[in-house]
This record gives sequence, C-alpha cells and structure tokens, in this order.
Amino acid sequence: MVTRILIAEDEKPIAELIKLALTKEGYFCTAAYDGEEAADLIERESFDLCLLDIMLPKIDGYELLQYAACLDLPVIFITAKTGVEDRVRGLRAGAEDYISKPFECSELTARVEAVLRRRGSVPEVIRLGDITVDRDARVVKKGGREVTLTAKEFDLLLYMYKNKNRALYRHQIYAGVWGGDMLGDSRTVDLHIQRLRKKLSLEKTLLSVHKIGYRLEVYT
Amino acid sequence: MVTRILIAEDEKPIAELIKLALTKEGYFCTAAYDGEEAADLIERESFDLCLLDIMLPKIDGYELLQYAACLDLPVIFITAKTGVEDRVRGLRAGAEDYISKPFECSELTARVEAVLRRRGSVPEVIRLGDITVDRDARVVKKGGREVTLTAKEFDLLLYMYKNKNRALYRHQIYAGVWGGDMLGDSRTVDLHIQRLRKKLSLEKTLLSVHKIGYRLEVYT
DNA sequence: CTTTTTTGATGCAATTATGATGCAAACGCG
DNA sequence: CGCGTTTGCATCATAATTGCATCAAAAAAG
Repeated sequence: MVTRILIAEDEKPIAELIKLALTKEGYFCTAAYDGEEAADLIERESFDLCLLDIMLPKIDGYELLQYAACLDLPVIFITAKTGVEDRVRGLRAGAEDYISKPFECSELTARVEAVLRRRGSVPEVIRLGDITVDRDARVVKKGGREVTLTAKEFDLLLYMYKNKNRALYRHQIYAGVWGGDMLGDSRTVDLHIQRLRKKLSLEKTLLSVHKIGYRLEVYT
Repeated sequence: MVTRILIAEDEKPIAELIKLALTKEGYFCTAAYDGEEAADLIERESFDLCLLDIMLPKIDGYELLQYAACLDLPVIFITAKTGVEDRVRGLRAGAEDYISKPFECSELTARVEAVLRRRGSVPEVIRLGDITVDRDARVVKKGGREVTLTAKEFDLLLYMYKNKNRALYRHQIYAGVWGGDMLGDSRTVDLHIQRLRKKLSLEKTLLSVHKIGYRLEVYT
C-alpha cells in the first residue's frame, strides 16, 4: 500500500515545493490548484491525507474540509493566516492540524507524519538505514539479506517505527504491542528490545532512555 | 516531562476505558470517581488537562470547571447529554471542548491533542538560547550537540520552563517534579538545579532566589 | 565586623535501572 | 502427540541515578 496525499494549494511554486518534499519522504502526491479540482480529486481518488490551503479559488478550504470529513479523510490546513481565531476555527471545524506559511519542510513532514501516525497509517515499506521492513509481507531485510523476526519482534519494531524519535515509556510500548496493562516491573519489553537490537544491529538506533523506556532514533 | 490528565468520571468502566486509551497515547492519567475527589486532586497535583463528566456525585462538573478555570487548567466536558443547551452552557462556562457519550477513542484522543495544542502547552521543541529541548524525544541539545540529562534533570528543566520567569519555592518545585511533599530541609532540589546549571551552562539563566528557591529567566 | 543562615561544590554510597544469559513454560505446527 | 520455536521469567553482572554528608563560599542578620 502507498500513502497518497492531496495538496490543494493555488500558488504553484508552493505546491511544487510541498510535493517535492513529501515525494522525497516516499509519499505519493497529487496537486490541485483550485477548490473545484480538489473536490473532484477527493471524490475520484482515495487519499490518505489532504493538505488544504484555506483560501482557494472556487471552493474554499473550510468547505472542502467538511467534504473531507465525510470521507474520514484527515486534513492539515495550510495558510498565511496566523491569527489564533483562524487556527481555532480550523481545528474546531475538524482539521487534524494546521501549518502556517512560511514553513520549514521538516516541520511539514513532521506534521504529516504525526497525523498519519495518529491515523495509524504508515508507508508500506519502511526504510531504516540499510534495513527494509515490508509491512504486508512481514519481511525484514538488512543489507539485502533477510532477517527472520518473530511476530512480537516485528510488531515491536513497527510500533517503535510508528513512534520514531519519541521516547516511549515501557508501559506505553507494552500497551501498544501487547495490549492491556503491564503489571509490575516486567522486563518483557526490555528483553524484546534487546533481541531486536541484536538481530538488526540497532545498538545505535534503538536507544534506551534511562528510567523511561526506549526510543528509535531515525535521522531525517 | 509528562502530560498529566485528570479523568473525573463516576462510571468506572468508562473511566478505565478513557484511561487506557490516553495512556496508550503517552499521557499520564489519574482517575477520580466523584467531584470531591477530583477537586482534591486538582488542588494537589498539577494537571495539564482535565476531562470532566458533567454529572458527578458530590460536586458537579460546572462547579469543578469554575475551579479549574482559576488554575488555568483546560477542561473537556464528557457527558451523556446531547442537547444543544448543555453544550452551549458548557462552552459558555469556559470548557475548551465537549464530547458526548458514547464516543470513539480516536475522537477522544484527537480532541485531547487539539486542546493541548491550542493551549500551546505542547510545543514540540522548546528553545532557550542555544539550547533545544525536544519534549517528545526527551533530547536536549546545546549548540547542536546533544547533552544527556537524567530523567529528573529533564523533568526539572521542563518544569522550570513551564514556570519561567517566576520565582519558585523549593517545596513547589519538589511537588511539581517529584510529586508529594518535601520533608524537612532537603537539598535535593538544590542539587539537581546545580547539575542542570553545570550541564547546560545555565549560570546566568537558572538563578537562585535567596531564601525562596529558583527562577528560570528567559528573555523573550 | 562577626555570626548565622543560606547556597554552592564535591565525593561517595545506596539504590535503582538496564544488559546479558540460561532456562522452562507455552505455543504453534505438522 | 512430539518437535522446534517463541516467549517471558530468574538471575547475575554492570551501569547510571539520586540523594546524603561534608565543607566552602556567599548573603543576610545582628
């Protein structure tokens, strides 16, 4: 599966810039230059996320947002407006997030990832240095050669990836991977982390955060 | 530091459900099963957000809301009532948002995040001169190079930042970071402050206030 | 100016957290 | 059922943290 993103932005250079940045991250992007075009695309294709400029010709962002909401399509607003009012209005209306121009590409991708993470959708094939993780096939390769992970190890890796660059508490990891509450001071999470580290040589990437838990560090 | 959420809900199963969902998202939750308990907790602990059932035993949601408002604690109302009247009354009274039972966990977490974001109590990265603090990753950098802080040091820094430009009493800091009361004239806070100062060269920023405690001075 | 109180600095020891490893129970599969 | 695999527990080894004790320096009080 691929993650498809619709970019509705009337200023072509900005749209191009966004498209470039997100394509680089492995997303499939389509640009629409006015509201009508955007609505049309939303209807015809199935996107995973939508970046909407609030002020669009023909149909404005708020209207499109309502439309997107019906399809359970998450929306991030892009706008020049920085006022708190607009921000609140956007979020109240149901936008998942909000980013104002001008913005850093890193901020944009971070927000996109955050929204997709919240939504539970991550790219199908994940790359992590010389490691490749195919979610569907549940196959992990390191340097081209397959490494067999157990079910729990795989789930754990995926969970850590979904929450990369975040220090996660043990109980959080446990809840996310095993489900339910972790009782007492079980070392289960630690153990599985260790096994993952060993199998994939992640000593420098899957870091322990003392007294907290672990963090998968991915440089972007 | 952690984001703490108080859940005031008399129906235990619902409270548990909410707690589970939010814990999974990385929040630290405390549940109160009646209004009195909730008021007590609000007073003693410092929460970042409060989920209040409108109909609670002993003290009702509206009253608690007023109390929370004094402490600048944002509130999301939870209720079975779906009438427009209640909704309006809740928002009038100053609730940040409103969610009616039954609800999807995803909706709940989305609203929680939206409120925290709106509040600005969740800037992902804090800047302090040449120091960067990434809350999520629990990583602190000074001049681009990472400085490893211990859990307590990190929490302390965040607490001081949250209360920047305010002289804080030792017992206050202790309560905020360690939780619970500081007994006697422990030098624990002093020690940790010193270590923070040293690690981040905060001699001119993290000032001691004689006979009181400490203050983080941030020029903006 | 001296005394007292408060804060800063430092070494150290107790506690606690994490890593490593062996092993046994539970599980899955033919 | 029987086998290999997976999973999590118990244990020991190592590392990090935290708070205390002590002494030095600074600030306030008398």
